[in-house]
Amino acid sequence: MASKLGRQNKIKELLQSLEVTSQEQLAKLLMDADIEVTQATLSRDFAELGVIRLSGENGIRYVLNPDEAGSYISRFIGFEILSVTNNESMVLVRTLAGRAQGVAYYIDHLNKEEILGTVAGDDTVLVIPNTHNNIDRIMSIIKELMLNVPKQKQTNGVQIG
Amino acid sequence: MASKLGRQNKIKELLQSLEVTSQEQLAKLLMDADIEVTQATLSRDFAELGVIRLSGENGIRYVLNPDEAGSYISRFIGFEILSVTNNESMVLVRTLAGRAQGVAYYIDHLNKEEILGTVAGDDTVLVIPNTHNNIDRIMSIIKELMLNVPKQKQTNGVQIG
DNA sequence: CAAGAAAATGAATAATTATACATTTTTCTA
DNA sequence: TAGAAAAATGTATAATTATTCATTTTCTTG
Repeated sequence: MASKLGRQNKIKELLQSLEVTSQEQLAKLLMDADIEVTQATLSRDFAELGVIRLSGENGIRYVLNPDEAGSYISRFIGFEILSVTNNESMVLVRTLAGRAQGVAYYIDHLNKEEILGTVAGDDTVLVIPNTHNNIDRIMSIIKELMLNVPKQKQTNGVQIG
Repeated sequence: MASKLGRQNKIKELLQSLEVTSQEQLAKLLMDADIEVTQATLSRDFAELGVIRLSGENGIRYVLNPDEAGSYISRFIGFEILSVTNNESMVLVRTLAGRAQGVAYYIDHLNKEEILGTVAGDDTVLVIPNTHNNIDRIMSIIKELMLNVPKQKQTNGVQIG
């Protein structure tokens, strides 16, 4: 994997799976994946990818911007959803630990009129229907999402998600 | 205005109203507001405020992170509430990202008998009525909150928002 | 395929930011 | 209020990142 596109995809993977605190560090991480690149190129990649630099209590960290992160992860939304149930007034989606916020965000942005909104905890998303009559329809929507899993993602051995 | 707090508030204002592309530039902008500060202090302020550095096509830019942007205007509950909807069993309030908890707290402490309680996620608050018959009344209560916006914000001449 | 254009990249370096250390200011406590 | 402790800040500088310029690679087009 030596192309620019391949490299940038790998960068996205690494940013999501590890704490990246400098471009030099990332260059070394890429080296482990047999991708040689200089800091200068990473600086350019970051600009192209819209990578965000956060500086906070724990020093500096580079992360994907939310849009990128969203689109990147969206292919795996089916992986993140474990089950769907409902009662008379709402639909309850169970997710992987810590992924409820992400799943809720994804569901919100489907912009389905049947869905008034969502509330997410750590591993549970409440989906509120605009009317109780649409609960079954929302169940179908979510179940369809669950089919949305990756065919085969080339990750060069690094597990993501 | 010379205190650290005052300076940081001014920094938030400036980040929201202007394109800030370097700490040195911001130092000069602050100078115009009679706030003298060195780049080193701004670097520390950015870490404390959680300021984000974006690098993209148009070069570099510093912006407030969404949470900070929210808490800055948190005194104005009306600003934080984006919309209100309902179905047959509850009322759903959509807020600025990250502000749902704050809005829910506010609504809870209205101590309205029509409101049994609230559940908040990141940008959504569920308001549970004591009885379905009161949903319309709760809608009115929330809509009234939305009018609760600031009369006049003293900004030392710099327009924000 | 060859010539030229465009894109990508590295090396070197300019520009910018983060931080160690010293000093000053503020806050706390007796 | 004196003295100690903590917080804030500036200076100087180390660390990091962005960019210029030169070179290489890739893509067109005849």
